[in-house]
Amino acid sequence: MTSSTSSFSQLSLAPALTQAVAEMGYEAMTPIQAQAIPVVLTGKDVMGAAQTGTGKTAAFSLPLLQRLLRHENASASPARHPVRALVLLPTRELADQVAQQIAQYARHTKLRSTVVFGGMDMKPQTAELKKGVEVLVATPGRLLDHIEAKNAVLNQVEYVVLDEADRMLDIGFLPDLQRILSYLPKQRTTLLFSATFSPEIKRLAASYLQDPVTIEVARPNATASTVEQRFYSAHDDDKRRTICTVLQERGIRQAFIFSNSKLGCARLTRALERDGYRAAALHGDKSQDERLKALEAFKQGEVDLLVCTDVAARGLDIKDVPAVFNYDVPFNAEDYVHRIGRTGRAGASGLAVTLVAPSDTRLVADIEKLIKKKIAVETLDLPPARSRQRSYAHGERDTDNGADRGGHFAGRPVRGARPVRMAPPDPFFDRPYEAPSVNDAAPAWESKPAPTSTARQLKARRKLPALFKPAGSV
DNA sequence: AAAAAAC
Repeated sequence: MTSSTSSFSQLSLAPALTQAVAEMGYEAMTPIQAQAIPVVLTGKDVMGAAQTGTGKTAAFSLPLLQRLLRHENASASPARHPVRALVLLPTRELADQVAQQIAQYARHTKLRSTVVFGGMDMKPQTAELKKGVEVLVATPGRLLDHIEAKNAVLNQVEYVVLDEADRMLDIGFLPDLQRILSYLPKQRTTLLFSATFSPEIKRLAASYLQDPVTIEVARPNATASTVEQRFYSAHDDDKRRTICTVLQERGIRQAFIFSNSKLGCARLTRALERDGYRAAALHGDKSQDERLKALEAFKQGEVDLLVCTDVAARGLDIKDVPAVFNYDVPFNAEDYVHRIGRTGRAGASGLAVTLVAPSDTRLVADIEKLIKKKIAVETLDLPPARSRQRSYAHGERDTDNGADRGGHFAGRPVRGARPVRMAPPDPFFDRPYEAPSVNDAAPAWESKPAPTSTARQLKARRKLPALFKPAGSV
């Protein structure tokens, strides 16, 4: 029951690794590390459940590097560097982050590592791959591109890590994963990490893991006890003001704000910027460059509010975020746990505020059921809306069209109400009058239809049951 | 209801 080792120095890791760990300031192991490292060192398959922020990356990468160091690849010619370990993740940011960590752990060794993910030029990635790497971190789509272009040869892979496996299945990566795994030698070690052990995950494990050791630390879906969770009722029109009020009352500077949609994310960011906040958006319609910049600016403290979709819900390791806001109640209760896991990390105290619209009651019930905790929906007293229209208004405003609150009535004059502002002089005067938008309608360049691939996703999902084969039936 | 990922 008690683990025999509790600090990294007690592990018999190679000096190069011990040194890197020490330089990074790590001493005590987290529970997942204490449990997983000895098992991974034996070379067994592992099925691990651990929350993000538990030190999962070190838990698999340190013993993995250790094994790569100790066991030379006999079949490889010394001049070449075949990929010996492959780590797959669901999002680009996660892949980047994990790759950086691995590079840190490996920096005193001769082992080389690199990362490939979409949204970036193929060429530099190809060049890195051609130079040869022992450890390759990737998102599935781009890895397949590289495999097909013969940039990556995976027939010497000894270890594969499927991280955030449940998320990868959610995204519909199963067919991609199956294709990638088909390129790997059968004789290998497979490590699978997942927030939950859903039936789908168990089936994936049954297909691709051999006699795995199951490791489960901290109850999955448990929320950190250091996080103060609050639910405030808020109509869409009041949501932004509620957030600003909480920020002010609590004296909070930095926070994550989660929105359920990319468009909502873009709009909210613009509105907050106009309110004078330093905000940045992080979602899938942003270029990869913008995504990385937004994250970095937030880390550096150049941006206070990071407005994001669930692309950022999982695993991003950002220290000391004092608060998380759910501008929208997440569709999946599980995502709630991941989102608020951005705060209250490593024993720090955190605040998680969820804005609940009247139509969200069912989603709230789902969350309460998952976290096994009742949370009262409170009403927050908001300061009166300040009228940003006043300077434009001619005469008293006798109607409330929600404009002040940036609501969805904004810019849409209430029938029978006097327009708030005269239409600007317009040579095309017969064009229908559009009230000035105090709403955050994204400019045309930002509201271009999302290049979704829902159709492909659905197709992939439809194929899903057929693609699942019981273990052993090739 | 939407989001995540390859061009």
